[in-house]
Amino acid sequence: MKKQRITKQKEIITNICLNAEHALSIKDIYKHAKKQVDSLNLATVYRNINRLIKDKKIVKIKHATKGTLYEVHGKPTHHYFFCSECNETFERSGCGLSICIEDMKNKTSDGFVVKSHELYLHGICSTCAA
Amino acid sequence: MKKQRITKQKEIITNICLNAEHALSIKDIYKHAKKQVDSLNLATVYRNINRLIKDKKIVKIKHATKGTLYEVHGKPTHHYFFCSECNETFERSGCGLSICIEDMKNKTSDGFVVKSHELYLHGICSTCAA
DNA sequence: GTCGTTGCAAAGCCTTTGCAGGGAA
DNA sequence: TTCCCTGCAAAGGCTTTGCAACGAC
Repeated sequence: MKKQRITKQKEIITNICLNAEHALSIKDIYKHAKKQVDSLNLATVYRNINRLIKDKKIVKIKHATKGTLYEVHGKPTHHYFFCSECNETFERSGCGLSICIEDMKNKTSDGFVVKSHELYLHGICSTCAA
Repeated sequence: MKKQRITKQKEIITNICLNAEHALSIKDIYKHAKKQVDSLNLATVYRNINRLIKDKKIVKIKHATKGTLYEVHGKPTHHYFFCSECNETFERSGCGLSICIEDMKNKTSDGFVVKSHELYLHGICSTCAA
């Protein structure tokens, strides 16, 4: 295990990722971070992001139209809502689905072991529906 | 609306996609199709795939580690199971989750309209668990 | 001083696009 | 004959990598 050094770039990128309210794209992270360290390079963002993923601080998620997004690891539930109108991504809080998943675990006596889950919902958000 | 012409390439690619038992990658499709038309070009596969998507015959799905996959559109449920041991993808049949989603629709009186959903399960498949 | 990190440029994938020739209707 | 479709090559977007310089410790 290599010993990590603390650099300004790493600090900033880590903070942005860990304090984000929702999943971010590489460009989001790059833009925000560049405001604080103008010399910042995209490759550095990728390297730090990949280290955070390896360290299990964040996870990578992909969506057919939104591309690759990153968000903090270990959230209680992973429910994403994609609005087809405004093309925005929302994170929904738990809604009892975990119970269903638990239920599923018991039901599937076929030997499949469910460790975690992600639920992707597609539809129209409250703003666009109004 | 342009009138479409039937070509050998299009026929083969369409058949592979619509008769696939599980989601396929571009390379899967390309390999299988090339066996039947050796002159086949990757760009042609992409073009036909994109037409099938536009025609709502298939859908594009993405996964953080498995990349982009394509599968027939309109399956009753979309439940994917990713085994962390063998790295294989399985499609699970419905398991009552749709009921939960229905439930969720009613519960979320916040105006979000759920049109469809995909559920990604992560764990260990029966073979690897044995 | 050591050696992990960064910026830069180049390279590697995956996917799309322009173009000219080929083939379905 | 018409013009959609294909193969080919080039380009575009995203991500990774090699390398020399920089900087944390």
